[in-house]
Amino acid sequence: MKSPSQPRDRGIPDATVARLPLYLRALNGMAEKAIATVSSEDLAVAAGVNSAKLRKDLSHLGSYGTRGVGYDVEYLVYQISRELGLTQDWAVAIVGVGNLGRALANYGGFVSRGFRVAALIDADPEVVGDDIAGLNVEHIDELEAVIKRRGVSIVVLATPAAAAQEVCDRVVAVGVTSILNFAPVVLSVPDGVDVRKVDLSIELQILAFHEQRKAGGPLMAVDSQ
Amino acid sequence: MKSPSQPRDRGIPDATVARLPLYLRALNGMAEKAIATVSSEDLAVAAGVNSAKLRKDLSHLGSYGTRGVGYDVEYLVYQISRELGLTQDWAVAIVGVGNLGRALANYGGFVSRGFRVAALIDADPEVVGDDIAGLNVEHIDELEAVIKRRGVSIVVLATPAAAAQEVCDRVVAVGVTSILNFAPVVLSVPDGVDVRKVDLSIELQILAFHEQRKAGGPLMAVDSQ
DNA sequence: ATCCTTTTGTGAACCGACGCACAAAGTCAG
DNA sequence: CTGACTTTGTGCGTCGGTTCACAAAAGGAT
Repeated sequence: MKSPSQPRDRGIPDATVARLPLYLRALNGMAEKAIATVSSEDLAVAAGVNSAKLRKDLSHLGSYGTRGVGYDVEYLVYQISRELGLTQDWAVAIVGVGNLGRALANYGGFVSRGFRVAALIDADPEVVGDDIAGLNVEHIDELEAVIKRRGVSIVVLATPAAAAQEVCDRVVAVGVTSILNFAPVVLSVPDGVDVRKVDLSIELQILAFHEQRKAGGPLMAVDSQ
Repeated sequence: MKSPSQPRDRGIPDATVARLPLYLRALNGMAEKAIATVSSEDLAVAAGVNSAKLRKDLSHLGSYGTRGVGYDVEYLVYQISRELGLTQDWAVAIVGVGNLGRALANYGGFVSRGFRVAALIDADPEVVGDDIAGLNVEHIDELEAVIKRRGVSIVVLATPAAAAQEVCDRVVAVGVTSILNFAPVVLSVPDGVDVRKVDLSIELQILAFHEQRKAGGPLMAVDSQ
């Protein structure tokens, strides 16, 4: 007995949330190809996951499939988008306009999904004032003012490691609770603030570990048949 | 009864491997500050993890601590580095020299930890021949030749989504088994090939989900006290 | 040499996630 | 309307990871 008007649960597992964007991308690809309906099996293949897992994930949002048929692509795109909060417009500020910050500012994948780069901020007087991706780079002194004025709710940190914690403290102080951190440091934040970390060198190190294993690990006596 | 010469296990949990680079970074920071010895508690704080987890992680590598004292910083740096395969030099090729590829090529964090950008490759005749970060950009036609000649074992994909699978197939065909993929596609590879994915827009979407929850989810009747 | 303090390494309980396998629910043909 | 077929949604066993809590080990002081 579930109320159809409130089908989804307050608590969607983190593992599920992390996969929803994957499903969404696969679904968008199908919508472009004018595919109207898709089975969990086909969608699972496109997203690179197990089909039972996919069905369980989707069941957390509600009961949006039709047995014997599958899922309506457009409808599912809408439901997932809404669940992820992509039906609204998110203003993002990028702090740190070095190589990476510049790349992020120009990255098309942001705009395409409800995200809008609303501000570029840097400390270097050399870059401040420059136009990048159609935006004027503003000075770090304006950080708090810009965040408030533009209604920024998500901050991307692309600063050097040494500056990240300080910038983080400042944006948290003006009420930002969602941070995407590219700086190679562990940020400490108060409860209620979400930090997600992307660390290029860590990913490479994990690859190196496995690569080394394949090649015959450290001190490994390879079963050299 | 464990042989002291072969303390480490063949199977280190994936979750542990993913954290080793974190410990390594924290330890390097301590080494720079001339800290000789560190307890699991202090190191855990620096790495942002639970201390019991840290101890269990390290115990998978061997028994490198001293009860009542802690861990020798330099020794632990060496052991983790060796386990991760960072004592050897890894040649990395970056395919796709757009904004992101350029940023990666200039990113200092690679070189610092045993990784060396050995080749830049692109398909656009406009970029081929350019010098970026001291390297000459080579044409995609040379992909296989360059990989073999330079001994590249890890490939970073920073191409547009549409090109990623094809490039992936080609590098796998010449024997590459470690790929770091920045393109927003699910790559399909044969068994034995490791693919790690970094997806900027997915990270933002996950943040948006939580941000929306905090603000009062979709259709949410906020307990507006 | 013995006791006291500190800190490691790990046994064991707990928790969430995964995937199998199946009943329930819907479609479609005749 | 009925029956065969398809595909969803989920109960349940399993597994890997996290955390607590403690015994074992090391060092230093007396």
